[in-house]
Parts: sequence; structure tokens; C-alpha cells
Amino acid sequence: MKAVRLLLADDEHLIRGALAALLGLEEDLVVVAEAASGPEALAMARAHRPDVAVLDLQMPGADGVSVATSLRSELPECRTMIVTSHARPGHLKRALAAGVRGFVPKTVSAQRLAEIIRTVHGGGRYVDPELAADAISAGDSPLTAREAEVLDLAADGAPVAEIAERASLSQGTVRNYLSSAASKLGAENRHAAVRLARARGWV
Amino acid sequence: MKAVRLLLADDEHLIRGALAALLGLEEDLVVVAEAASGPEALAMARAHRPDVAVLDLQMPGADGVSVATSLRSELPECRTMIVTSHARPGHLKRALAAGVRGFVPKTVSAQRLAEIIRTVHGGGRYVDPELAADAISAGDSPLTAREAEVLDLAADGAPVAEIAERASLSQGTVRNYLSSAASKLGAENRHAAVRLARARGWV
DNA sequence: CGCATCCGATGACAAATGTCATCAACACCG
DNA sequence: CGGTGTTGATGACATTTGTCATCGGATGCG
Repeated sequence: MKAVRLLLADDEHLIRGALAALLGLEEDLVVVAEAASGPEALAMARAHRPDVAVLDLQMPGADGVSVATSLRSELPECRTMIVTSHARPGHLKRALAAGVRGFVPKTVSAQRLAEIIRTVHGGGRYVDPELAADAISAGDSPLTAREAEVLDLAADGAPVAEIAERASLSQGTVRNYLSSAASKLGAENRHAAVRLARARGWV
Repeated sequence: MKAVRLLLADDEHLIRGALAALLGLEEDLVVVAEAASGPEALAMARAHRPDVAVLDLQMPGADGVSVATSLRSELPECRTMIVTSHARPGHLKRALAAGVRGFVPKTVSAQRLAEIIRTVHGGGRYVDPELAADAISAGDSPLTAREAEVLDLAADGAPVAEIAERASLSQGTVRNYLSSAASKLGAENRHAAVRLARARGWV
């Protein structure tokens, strides 16, 4: 039986290297490529055609989910999975929608990760139970597309005038969207709304 | 020559385990204890009295710097160093003030980390050059103690009334502090000020 | 001592924000 | 076709926030 060919993508060299070393110790796993950014991960995947791509969620350039989306169309036979430290409910949903087959927090052990890689390679799926429960209890985003967009533009504390300009909307419209978004989220103002939406991965 | 006894503290099992395995491969390094939280790190340090404590900056319970502070008084012969993914200028300053002798981002390789551990154990110091440059260019916090405190309470987007209550101050006083903090930071409003102060590690 | 600085507060005013009602265009669905 | 929901806008209004001047007390420093 041939070993499972892996692509590791994580911007932290320390973790990526350590992980590569540990997973390489497993008889049936071999790390064929490493990447430190989203675009690099894509390039390496094209060049080495791994069986499974293990992607960090937060990377420079493009996050794990968008890399997974690209891989799905470019290399359909390559299974993808996400490993992350800060997992939010919304991220899990987007990941699953992108065809990701494994979603695990970095708090698992390397042994466990190796097992999950095998599961995913075998065509199975694995989602961390706790993250799954969070995602279910958090529900879907009640925000419309524009509400989310405007809320995102408000994320850095910019005044309404600036948001309106960047979104090419009138200030009144922006205030309406922010107001409705905040009330949907049960927040006292837009800044608290931004925090809530962020915490749930809705922006 | 006896091996350097290490304590590893990081809440992410995956990284901690991988790191322990990699560093353990070095002839002159031995991991004698691991911890997944601030308090646990302290307890393990007391029990195993390591030569060098390698601490993650962000951990549940107590962050790396406060653990380092406690270690400094409890186990003065134990050198401490911080390893982190999201390093902000202010964190470096606080770490150095706490007697930390090494400060490195997680983007370094394991080889490099092993070298730095040896340097620190030998009584030397090491600070990542890029982080050091950031810290110098960012300068010191211009905020007074209360300004920083009030700004911190404003971090979650709470209205002034709530901040005033939590800080036991009048609303007018809170607004004054927020206003002066924002103007010192060159921010348009308090929310942008919070972001700026956060980015520099001043809160 | 005099001076500067920080803390804490008040009052007043201008500006930004939140809220609501209302309107119109458009798309989608049963 | 009518109903529903989204988008985008306007106007009016109350509330919140930002800004400034000013005050008093405390603390620290040359």
C-alpha cells in the first residue's frame, strides 16, 4: 500500500516544520510539499498533486477556505482539510460548503491528526464535535449580503461617512443597514455588532 | 555536559507535542514538562524546576508574560522566553520588563529555536530583529494609566454609560478620557483608538 | 514653594449616530 | 399576477458621542 501524500500549509514555520517531522514519522504518511501562504499552497498543490492538503485557516494571501475552494475545482481528487487555532462557527460552514472534508482545532494531538488524515484520505469526513455543536447552536447568519458587507466596512471603527464612501452608498442608507444589523444581532451599537458577527465568523 | 531541561507551555496540543518531539531530538535539550495553560505552567515549573521555560504568549488563565513575572520571583534561576504568533510591540516591552530573555515569533524554524534556547540558557538574550525594530519605531504608550484602562473597557463596543458604571466613574469623565486617548493616538473615534492601541500592544 | 501632571467631575455645545416611517425599483417565487 | 424580500434612498427626531473650558484635589519634582 502506497503512503498518503500530504501538502502542509501554515504560515508559522515552527509549527509547519514540527508537524511535518511528526507526521513524517508515521509509516503511511509522507509530506511531499509545504507552503507558508495561500497562493504558495495552491502552487505547491499544482506541482506535487498531493492526496490530502492540510491547510491552516489563517494564512497571508488567501485563507484556508479559499484555497480549498480553488483546489476543489483544480484538483478534484485532492481531499482538503482545515486545521486552525481560532475556529468560529461560520468558518466551519464555509469550509464544508467549499468541500472540505476535515475540520479540526489545533488542540488535538498529532496522533489524532494522523488518524483523521487517514479517515479523510479514505473518503470519510471528520469535524470536531465541539466545533460542530457550536456551529449548530450559533445557527445561520441573519444578515443580508449588504448588511454583512457594510458591517465589515465598519470593522475598523471608521465613521459612517467613510463607510458610505467606500461602499458607494448614501450615509442614511449605511446607517439603516448598520441599525438593522445591530438589532438583528441584539447588539447595542454597530461596534458591538461587529464583535458579535466576528465571534461567530459571519464577517 | 548535562542537557538543558525545558518546560514547554502552549495551549495548542498539536504544536506543543510536535515541538516537544522536535526539540527532544536535539542531543543537549530535554523536555521535562509540558503545560496547556498559564496556571498549569506555573505548577509544572514548581514541580520540575526547568532550566528554561518556553512560553506561548496567549494562553488561557494567564498569559506568557505574567507567568514569566511569577517565575522570576519564584524560580530566579529559571530563564524564561516567549514564543508567539501575534507579537505586538507593547508585548515585547512588557516581556523584557518581566525579565524574559528571549522573544521570538513562531515563524522561525525549530533549528533556530533550539539555538536560541541554548543562547538563553547560556545567559544570553535574543530578540527577533524585526520585532525589536517594530517596538522601537512604535515608541512608548502616550496613554496614562486611566486612559488605557478606560480604553480597554471600551474595547467591546460598550456604550459610555456601561463603561462609566464598570469603571465607577461619571459619564463625563469617561468621555474626557476617551476623547484624550483618541486624540493622543490620532484616531477618529474611540473605536479606532481601541484598534490602534491593540495593534501596538498598549492595552 | 511653585509648577506640572494626573485624576475626577461638571456644563455646554456641536457633531455623529441610532431609530423610525416612508418611498420606489427590482427580483424571485408560488 | 400578487406577495415578499432586498436594495437604496430621504427626512425627521432623539440619543449618544466628541470636544472644550473650567474647576478642585492630589501627587511629585526641582
